Amino acid sequence: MIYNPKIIEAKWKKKHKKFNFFKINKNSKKKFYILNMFPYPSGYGLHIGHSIGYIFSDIISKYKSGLKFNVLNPIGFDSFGLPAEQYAINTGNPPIKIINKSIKKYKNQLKNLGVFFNWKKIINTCSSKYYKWTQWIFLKLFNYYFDKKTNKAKKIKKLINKLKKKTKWNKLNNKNKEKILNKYRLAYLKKSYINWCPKLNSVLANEEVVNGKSERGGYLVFKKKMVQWHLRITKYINRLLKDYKYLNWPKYIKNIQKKWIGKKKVYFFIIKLRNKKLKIFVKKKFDKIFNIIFNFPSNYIDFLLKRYKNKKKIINFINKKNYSFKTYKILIIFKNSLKQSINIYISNYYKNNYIKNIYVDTNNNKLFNNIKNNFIINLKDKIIYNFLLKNIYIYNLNDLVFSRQRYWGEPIPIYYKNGIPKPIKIKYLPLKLPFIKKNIFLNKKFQLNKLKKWTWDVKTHKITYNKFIKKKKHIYPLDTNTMPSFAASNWYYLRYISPKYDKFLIKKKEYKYWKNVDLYIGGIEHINGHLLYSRFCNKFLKDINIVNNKEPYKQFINQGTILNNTYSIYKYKNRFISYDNINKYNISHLQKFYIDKKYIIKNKKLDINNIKKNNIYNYTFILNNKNEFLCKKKIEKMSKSKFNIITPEEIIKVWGIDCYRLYLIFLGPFNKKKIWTIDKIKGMKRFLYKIWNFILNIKKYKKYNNTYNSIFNNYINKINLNYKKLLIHKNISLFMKLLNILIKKNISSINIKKKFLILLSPYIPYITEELWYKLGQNKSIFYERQPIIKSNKKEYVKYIIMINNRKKDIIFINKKNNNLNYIKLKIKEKKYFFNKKNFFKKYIFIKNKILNILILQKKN
RNA sequence: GUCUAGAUGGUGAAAUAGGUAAACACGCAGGACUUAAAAUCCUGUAAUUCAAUUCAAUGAAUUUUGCGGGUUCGAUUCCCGCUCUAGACACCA
Repeated sequence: MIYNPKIIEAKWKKKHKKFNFFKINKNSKKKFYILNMFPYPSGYGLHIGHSIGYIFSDIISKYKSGLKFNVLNPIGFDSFGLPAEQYAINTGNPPIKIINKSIKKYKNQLKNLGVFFNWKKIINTCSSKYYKWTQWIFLKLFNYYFDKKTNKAKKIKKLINKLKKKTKWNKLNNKNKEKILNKYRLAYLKKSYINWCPKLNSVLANEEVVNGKSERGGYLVFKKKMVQWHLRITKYINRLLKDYKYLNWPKYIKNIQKKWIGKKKVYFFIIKLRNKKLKIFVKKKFDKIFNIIFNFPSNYIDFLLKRYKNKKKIINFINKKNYSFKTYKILIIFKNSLKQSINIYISNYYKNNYIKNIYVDTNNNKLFNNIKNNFIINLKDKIIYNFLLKNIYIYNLNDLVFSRQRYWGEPIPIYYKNGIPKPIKIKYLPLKLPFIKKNIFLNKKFQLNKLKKWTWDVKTHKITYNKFIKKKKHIYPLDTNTMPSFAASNWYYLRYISPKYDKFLIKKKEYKYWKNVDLYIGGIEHINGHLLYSRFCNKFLKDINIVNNKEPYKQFINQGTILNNTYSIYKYKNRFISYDNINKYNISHLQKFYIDKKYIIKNKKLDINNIKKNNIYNYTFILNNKNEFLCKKKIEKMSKSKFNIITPEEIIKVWGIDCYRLYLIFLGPFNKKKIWTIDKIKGMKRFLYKIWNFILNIKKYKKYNNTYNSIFNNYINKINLNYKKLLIHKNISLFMKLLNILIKKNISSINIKKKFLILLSPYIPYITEELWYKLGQNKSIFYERQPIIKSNKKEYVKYIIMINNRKKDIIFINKKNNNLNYIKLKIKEKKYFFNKKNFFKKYIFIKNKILNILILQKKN
């Protein structure tokens, strides 16, 4: 019988459909909630980089299940967001259609990885059954404020009672009342900047802006102020910082987040400029200032050259980095000329890098020019001495902007009664996102403010037509914004526990069992976004008694990104320039385009004919002097837009699922970045064949012998230790070593074979199931217990003998004689020792490890 | 620019309370089997130098974990300073 992965994998995929891996054993109280960050179902499907995380969590959960834990390993889809909307603009299809199609594709791909997900617990954030509770949380945030004394969220009604006692609350009109409450609400309205493109007449995401111009059309983009919903995360900063002690996260991950929160003690002083007072923040108590700089996007000013203490050094520094000292200037634009606080500052140091962070108020172009001309201060001439410094705490983290001017997101369940925001009553949630017909999207950005039916009837509690507003008094306009993508991911880990429960966002009974996530797996790019926001959300939910745990994710491991080669070409005006000639052109005018690898002939050479044939770019290509056109080759993160994606299917098709799983894990440590290569997969295939042949070729029946047992136990110990440390890639080497030993010693004990298969089963489910079945077993291998060795007594101690720090020998000493004198006796007659009899010796003896003999030549 | 991580043979990598550097694989070279190829199996494989060679068995020294320093009997591991690479940077998810 020859190992044929295609047949075996197809067979067991079918059988596993009926296999309830996640069946809960009520006798066991041990639970293990393992979670992967859920995917965004993009139309392109998942690539290798995603699948490695699912395979990792699958191996861990199969192992934990083998230790008789009840395991929860769910999957869902984070389906609101920009890409679906962009796809809709390109094709004219409504986003929901695309998303459903993509989810289907994803499900198929996920089911083709040998991964056991709890499919009964699937969630989808764009379904109204899910976002009902996202809206519910938003309304709670709206109706709560942060009480400084208790350090907790409390109902806004309590605040009103307090205000009634202290102030003349009742005499205020509703608008003024709301103005005050807005300062306290955890979800509140405030003006902040957005990217505004007048030509497209729409708001753009950062991603849609390239070098200050819109990605589609290349029109100028400006920063414009708009009233937006914000979440008051800053009130929770002290708690977020304090609770790191409960988190079993890698230190550097915590540090990234801590730095992002960026709590700092700073000093500030006030200077006068042309009758305007400016408050300027500095990090340290300096007594001189040479230059002041904004550290974007935070709201304080930093010293650029804090490490240099005198002016000469600054000048040297500037010369070194090719900055001209002449243009060493600051430009200040006022956020609001009445309030006179600084908002913007540009220096030439930032050059092109920071253009995207400069805010320009387009409503006020004249003001902009005025300021530009009048407020350029050359600090070369103005050194400010001796001013008063006061200190305060500032944070890098700002409150979260919660409004998005897009269609494809959760509608914000708020209507405006005479301009005052009012929540829709909870029992009338969800406020459903209206379905939009096909043709409306084509080539247009669609937003809720273009709807004809988007007002709220307070009597019927239903959405109704805008035209009724003037006629009837009980109809009010709804908020036309939607929520950002993090709104859904903030709390999704709770929904998995009871995804079908209608009455509340969690079923308390089930929550009490599963609680928070034991092991969370995801990309490092989410640390400052999702991971921070969902910690904040969890703390709020704890304040309002929905959850009991301080933190949502006990342990976190970040998944290393998979990188692959990218090829790009550069355009200058209407010509493409070969990469080796690029220095001749002004970098800021060059436009970069990624190229598919199939258009690369050799190394970096571009196949221009092929490109022209396929009508990809209709511009002239300027060749180099060898008559070639070279691209830029770089190693970058896998992404569809960079044409460097590898999909699991193309590998599985050739090698099979087991082989693919084994190889991905074997590539290296899970949390380190990896550059993609396929070269080494052959070794995995060989290993699978070896296993197959070892298990099935029952040649001679050797009696099961104790020494093999101890070797085996030793390996089992190591394997379990690696699981504990989450270094599961190392186990594959151990499996290989173990198999090599078993084959060499010609072992054919059925018990050993069985144990070996159980050890392998989390990694390679299909081949082990098949062999398990072939060994005459009826039940699935995943019902078996993973072997654990309780104690492993060793009789001998290994010593490394070194002379002058060089290894000379390895000796084994019985535990009874574990001392220096005995070892000395033992090595006395050895050549390396005997030779140097007459020299002075110094012994460095480390018990159970090493004997280092330093031999020094005697001076006459 | 700010922040974070990383750098070990031809390649992926292994080795952490500081103690055998290169396990396990890939590749390559040589051999076995085969008409041939594939597959499989066996042997060798960090570098340099020296010794030894009829057969057999090899033996010894030095260097080496991106670069330059430091601490230590001993550093891939700890400290300081560089270089390079990748990632994040608030409306991508």
